Amino acid sequence: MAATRTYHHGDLRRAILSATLEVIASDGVGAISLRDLARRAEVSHAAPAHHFKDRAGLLTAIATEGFELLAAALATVPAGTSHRLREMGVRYVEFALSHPAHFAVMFQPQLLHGDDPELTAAKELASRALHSGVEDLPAARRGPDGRRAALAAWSLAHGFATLRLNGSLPQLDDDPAETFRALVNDQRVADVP
Amino acid sequence: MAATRTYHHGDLRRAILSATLEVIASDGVGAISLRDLARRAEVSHAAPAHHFKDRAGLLTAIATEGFELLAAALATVPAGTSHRLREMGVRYVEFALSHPAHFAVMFQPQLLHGDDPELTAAKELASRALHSGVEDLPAARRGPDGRRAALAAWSLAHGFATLRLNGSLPQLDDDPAETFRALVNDQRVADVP
DNA sequence: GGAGCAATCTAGTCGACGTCAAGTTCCTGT
DNA sequence: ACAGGAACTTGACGTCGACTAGATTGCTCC
Repeated sequence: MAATRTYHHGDLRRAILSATLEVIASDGVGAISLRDLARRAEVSHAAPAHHFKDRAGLLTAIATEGFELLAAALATVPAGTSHRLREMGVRYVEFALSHPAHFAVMFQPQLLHGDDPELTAAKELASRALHSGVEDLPAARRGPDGRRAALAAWSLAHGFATLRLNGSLPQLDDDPAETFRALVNDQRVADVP
Repeated sequence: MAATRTYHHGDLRRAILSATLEVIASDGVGAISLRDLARRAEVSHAAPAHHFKDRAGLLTAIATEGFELLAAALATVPAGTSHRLREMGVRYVEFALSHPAHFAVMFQPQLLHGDDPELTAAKELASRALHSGVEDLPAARRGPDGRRAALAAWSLAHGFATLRLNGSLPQLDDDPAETFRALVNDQRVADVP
């Protein structure tokens, strides 16, 4: 289509979302400004509010998309895979590092509309995917309560991804997912043979 | 002392820092406003800037204080303690949960003046304290490179603390440090006897 | 004990922001 | 074709961070 200036943008919602992801990835969530996003889309300063209500609404949309993408990424580990939970940790880290802008928003409830139904649904989706990785753990490893195993795996992956994303691990090699895999293997290296 | 209104506040810097911690703990970093802090201290709107230069300067001071407190907390684990690294993880979690406002700022370089010498010094202090926990690990557990063991421990503690602080673990019992300890023990439960 | 001086705080201003209300243009369904 | 709603514009209000110039204070040093 030609660059005709019409009154309607066409797909402003998607354009704003994309621009938001770019800005967050390069300058952080704090740099997000609805007016700036409107300028980038060549639209009046109040146009974004029509699609997202307010700043928190925009970030809520990003977070929702993030949880959906995360759930999908975790689901790519087929059931019955050996070391399934371990592999899901790797997917978790890969997701965080390949979608830094989503990840930066997903776990900051202060910035979001916590009561948004789509957000909570997407969260639930990701939560189910994560816990499914615990089910086929050997009972000896699962501990008294299956939750603790999931919690440990989640903490390890989440901590590693977070530290990596905020620049706390500058000296690392260029394949963080592989580093994470080695990390988990180390944890197991002294296990019963 | 009586509530005499003097021109000089007395200890404005400390008053602003305290108020900042309160606001962050209750409403998050995004709710911090220099003008609001000035109002709370009953001082003109530009007064805080003299002590902290700008918003990032204020948060940098908080982060610096946080790293110093963290280093001190980690140092309370005496050298030669059995399971020393494990115990330092517990201290890490305890620090994060008892100083949520500091912790919320410490790992957000986008909000800070990364080149601040006091900040980098405090960071280095905490980093040294953390790595000292790896030194007396049994060689079999330390892995090929001592760094990986430190990284795994750091990731686990950081991830657990982060998830707990952002409300991702609502169903937990009321002693998260003990939960974390149990978590780490689970990790080892299947080890060689 | 007082002059000078730096630290501290006030007051005013600027541009940018989020949000709201009201208006305008376009599209869709009937 | 036309009503009605969705998409966007325009204008305005209050708040914010940052900057500047100037007022006030209290410490230091002679």
